Amino acid sequence: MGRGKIEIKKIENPTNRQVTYSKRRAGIMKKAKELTVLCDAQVSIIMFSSTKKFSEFCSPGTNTKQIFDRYQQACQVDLWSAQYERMQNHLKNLKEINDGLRREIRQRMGEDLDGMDIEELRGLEQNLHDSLKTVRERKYHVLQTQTETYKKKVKHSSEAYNNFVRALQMKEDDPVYGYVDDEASHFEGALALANGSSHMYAFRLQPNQPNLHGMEYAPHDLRLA
Amino acid sequence: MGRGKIEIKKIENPTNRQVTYSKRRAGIMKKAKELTVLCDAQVSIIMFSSTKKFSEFCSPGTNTKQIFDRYQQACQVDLWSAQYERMQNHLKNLKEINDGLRREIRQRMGEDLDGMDIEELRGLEQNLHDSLKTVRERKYHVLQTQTETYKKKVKHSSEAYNNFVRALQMKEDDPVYGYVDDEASHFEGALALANGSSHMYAFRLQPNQPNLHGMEYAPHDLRLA
DNA sequence: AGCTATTCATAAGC
DNA sequence: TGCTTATGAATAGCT
Repeated sequence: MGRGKIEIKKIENPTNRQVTYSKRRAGIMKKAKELTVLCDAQVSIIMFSSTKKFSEFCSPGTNTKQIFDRYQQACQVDLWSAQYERMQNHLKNLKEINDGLRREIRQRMGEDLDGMDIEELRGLEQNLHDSLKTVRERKYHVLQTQTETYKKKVKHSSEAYNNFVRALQMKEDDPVYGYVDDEASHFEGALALANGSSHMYAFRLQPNQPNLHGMEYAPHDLRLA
Repeated sequence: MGRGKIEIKKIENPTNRQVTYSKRRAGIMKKAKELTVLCDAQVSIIMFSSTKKFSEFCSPGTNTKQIFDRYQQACQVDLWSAQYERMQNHLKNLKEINDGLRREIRQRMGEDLDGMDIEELRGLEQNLHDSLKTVRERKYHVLQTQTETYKKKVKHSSEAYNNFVRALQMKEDDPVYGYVDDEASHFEGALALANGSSHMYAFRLQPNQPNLHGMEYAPHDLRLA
């Protein structure tokens, strides 16, 4: 149809190609519209030209997404609802694991013990006992290490201070406050740590944890826009 | 085109409609194919007839899903990738929370203590100490309750036994083994529980928890089938 | 974008 | 559904 038959192969001249694209695109869209009306069908057409320009047609009374959903529901092995399903299961699993972990922590904190029988309580008690022992040992170890470190620091500092005082006495000069202050702060820090801060640490260690709540999702319906 | 011009409106005769649908569908598909080749375009067509029969066309070198993805990426407000994004974040959050919870449990078991400073260790120690106390109290409470329950049972049982023996003596009949055996098993059970089983219970309470591992997902790419 | 000469799609009928 | 054919539509090549 046209002033001559053409071979169906890529039109190399970009201008011609673009013109032909526009004309034929219009033709297809018209045909689609007619099919929709004549045959009461539902049609969705999506096109991209070689210049990446996009056009679509969709039968009135529906939308592209709806047709696409019907398409995968009806015809094929689901393209992404399988994936969706998997994600849902994954979420469910993670939530369950989460609940389990929380419950274990609560029990380890002496809460939520009502459902436990004697055997379980006995096990938990033993476990806590052992853990407490380990933590205590670790604490002493850290404490000792730090104490030694600070002892060394104190020793170094006082030596430095003595040297400084000696130098002062030898040179009978102006005092150099900055230097003295620096050393003094060393003493303070060392002392505080060696004695242990009186601040009672409330144990609820949850580093780098995002918000635990407010994560409820609406029913994950992807079927509709 | 045809033996006469037709009006573009729904064909009421279902047979004719179906015939026209088939013919015109073939025409559109052919046109789409030609457009694809001539103009180097990408086309996706999805159709449903009035009888819900489905057909599709898709340019070679791509697939319907890919085109649909490009479609929503290019033209419109994303139809479902927002939802997908949210699920991904939700998953990520849950995973992070789980990791945090697991870490806390490990620390409460005396593992993974390397990163903790003295303050934290002191807090954990205190907390474990308190928890241990609570669990111990609970254990004693449960133990006492059960002991009393079984004491009562034993009492009842021995009374029943005595009654039975008395009855036997009074009637000098055949022994009724079944009944005696029943009572005997009551004694046994009560005794075992009152003394406490020697079985050391390894505490790792994880009731109704699905598999914690092997849940790694491939990069959740929905963009491609 | 408009204009035709042509080719093509297809309505009607079998 | 497939084939045939008369006829109207689509469009290639030009302007």
